[in-house]
Amino acid sequence: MTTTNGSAVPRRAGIADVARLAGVSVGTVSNVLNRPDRVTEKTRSRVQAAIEELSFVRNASARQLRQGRNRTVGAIVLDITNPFFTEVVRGVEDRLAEDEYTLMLGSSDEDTVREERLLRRFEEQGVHGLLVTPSHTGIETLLRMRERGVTVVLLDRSSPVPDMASVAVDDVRGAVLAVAHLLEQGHERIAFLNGPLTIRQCVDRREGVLRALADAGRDPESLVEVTVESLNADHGARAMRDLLDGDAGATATFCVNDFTALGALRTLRERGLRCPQDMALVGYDDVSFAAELATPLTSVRQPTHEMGWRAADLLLTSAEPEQVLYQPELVVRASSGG
Amino acid sequence: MTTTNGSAVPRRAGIADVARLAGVSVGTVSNVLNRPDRVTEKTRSRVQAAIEELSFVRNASARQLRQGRNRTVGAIVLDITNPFFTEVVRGVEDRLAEDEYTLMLGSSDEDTVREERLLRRFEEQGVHGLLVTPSHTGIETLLRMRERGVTVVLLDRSSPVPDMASVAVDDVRGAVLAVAHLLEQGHERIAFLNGPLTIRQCVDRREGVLRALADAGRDPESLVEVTVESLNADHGARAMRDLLDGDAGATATFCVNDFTALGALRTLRERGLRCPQDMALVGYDDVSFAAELATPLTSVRQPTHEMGWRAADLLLTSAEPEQVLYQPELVVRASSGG
DNA sequence: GTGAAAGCGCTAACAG
DNA sequence: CTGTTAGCGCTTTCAC
Repeated sequence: MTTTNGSAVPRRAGIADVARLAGVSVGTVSNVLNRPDRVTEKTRSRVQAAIEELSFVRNASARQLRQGRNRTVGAIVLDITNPFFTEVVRGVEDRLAEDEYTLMLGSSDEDTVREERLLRRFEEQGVHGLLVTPSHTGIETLLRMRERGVTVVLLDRSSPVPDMASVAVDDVRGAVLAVAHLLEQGHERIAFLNGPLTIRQCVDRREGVLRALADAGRDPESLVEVTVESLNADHGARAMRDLLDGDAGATATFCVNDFTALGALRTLRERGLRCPQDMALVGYDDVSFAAELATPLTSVRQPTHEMGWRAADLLLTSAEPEQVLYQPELVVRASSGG
Repeated sequence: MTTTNGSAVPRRAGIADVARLAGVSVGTVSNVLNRPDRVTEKTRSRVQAAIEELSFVRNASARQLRQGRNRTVGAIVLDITNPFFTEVVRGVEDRLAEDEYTLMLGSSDEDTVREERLLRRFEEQGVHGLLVTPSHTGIETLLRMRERGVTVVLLDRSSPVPDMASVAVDDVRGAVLAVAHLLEQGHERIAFLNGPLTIRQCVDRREGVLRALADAGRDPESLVEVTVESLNADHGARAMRDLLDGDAGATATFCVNDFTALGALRTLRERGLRCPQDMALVGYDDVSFAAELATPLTSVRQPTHEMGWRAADLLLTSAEPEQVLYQPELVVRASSGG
């Protein structure tokens, strides 16, 4: 049975329905939608009326299939719950909105499986491009995706290869600022609550810590390193407990991020220790509430919103893969005795 | 010129290429992809090899176009930068991941234009469903979308009509808890830093405030209301300044959310006033850092992650539109003198 | 300025 | 178990 026309089921209206109602061809409707200038004012308004009438909504799948491209961008961050990423994502969103692009979002949780699944799914969706904070995924997967036509911009991670775009912030420098500051305050023995070295930031910040020590002529052995599994407050609290129990004699602690520092602060309070007198603290990220904590937290600020905005901008406009490296800034507050 | 086969341009591999390389038909490849059990082990592995070889990635547009449906869910929140929504979104994401759905995200910024644009775009994308925190958009737009086959679940807003699903938390009750608590602490004159009454939460919380007052037999006129334009720390700080300058004699302030309270706290500190002695404070949302502030903040906790999870779950599994209403919980800390 | 028709890449009957 | 084939809804030449 050929569906010549017939009284159709109450299905979603298509371009053909609009054409029929407006008494024009589908081609004309398509023109109204995509190149309104090529259509007479009169025809256009008639078509528009039909569109309203049927509350027609374009089918992006069909459109994309035909056009090949897509107005969607995928972003994969480590954890959307982390304010750092939240602000970056907001920057991304704001830039995408300017060009009417849609954001698809996923948190990888630093989990390779989850990350690769997201990558695959986004690619299937035919995203125009991808903004990724790779956790463990080698760059290879991303390079391969690029070969298949997906623009990739690394987020919060500088590219190891010259032909891939990236927007990052100099983490080594950030850590140098933090530790140099603590050394200037006269601290002799510094602890570093760091995350797993599978995370680039952790590696870089560690390098910065060591560099600051070296620059000041200190013995790298004087550094007390404690590893947290995950960069959140609970693990930070636990790490600070371990540190104190270890009795390593540190008088200042540099935390790999503010959440870790938040946890550390909690432990100090629980143990009745004062910050900065008994233990100075420096965090990283300068999250919104850093200034409002029980002890306002010294932290390293990064231009989060700007980073996201820029990354999306590179994705949408840049022909040549560009590598942007922002410089962090130390914000001194009470927790470091400044 | 018919493209019989020919040495194609280095274009992305399609199902046909895979079929050719594996020496089977496209139907078989499709079967391997979608119903592997209907294919011989041998054929399957041959096809799999071809897929690897060509690094074939399914084209979701084509797939969706054919299937009609889509494994994508759109979510529109007021502002992804707000931890409340961040956590809700994370819950959504976690539930979606279980069923291999992808999340499309947008912040409406309480801006009707932005919100409607997002709605339209998501619908065009053919999302399976939509999770929306409507700001000003009337329910009508959403009802119309539902008629066109998009499942809609209201997020953080209970449905005004019985046949639309929603996941919300009892905001009236939350405000009652907060204010009743302050009254119990002996405060006679209470201030309420509220946002614009165009936001549902603000309306509901205001109702709760008035109810608590009434329940305690207080004169509703004793309430000092200050309006903040936007629910962030800066506006909160300004509002507290106005409040203090107004000299209304309030000894306790209920803030419509924690960020507003954060700002209020900042102002108190700037003016050398102590919290809770000079001004008690209660916030709303119980964001992660509420407990770690200079003065740990009493706040109303909502099951954010759970709400997001549940909303996504309703979207994916529920036949009947269900309306879930969670109960908030007051978490008493130092800022209210508890 | 408008219409007719050929696919985009895939899935799902159905035939073999 | 595998192959053939007809569209999904839209855009886009190419005629008119």
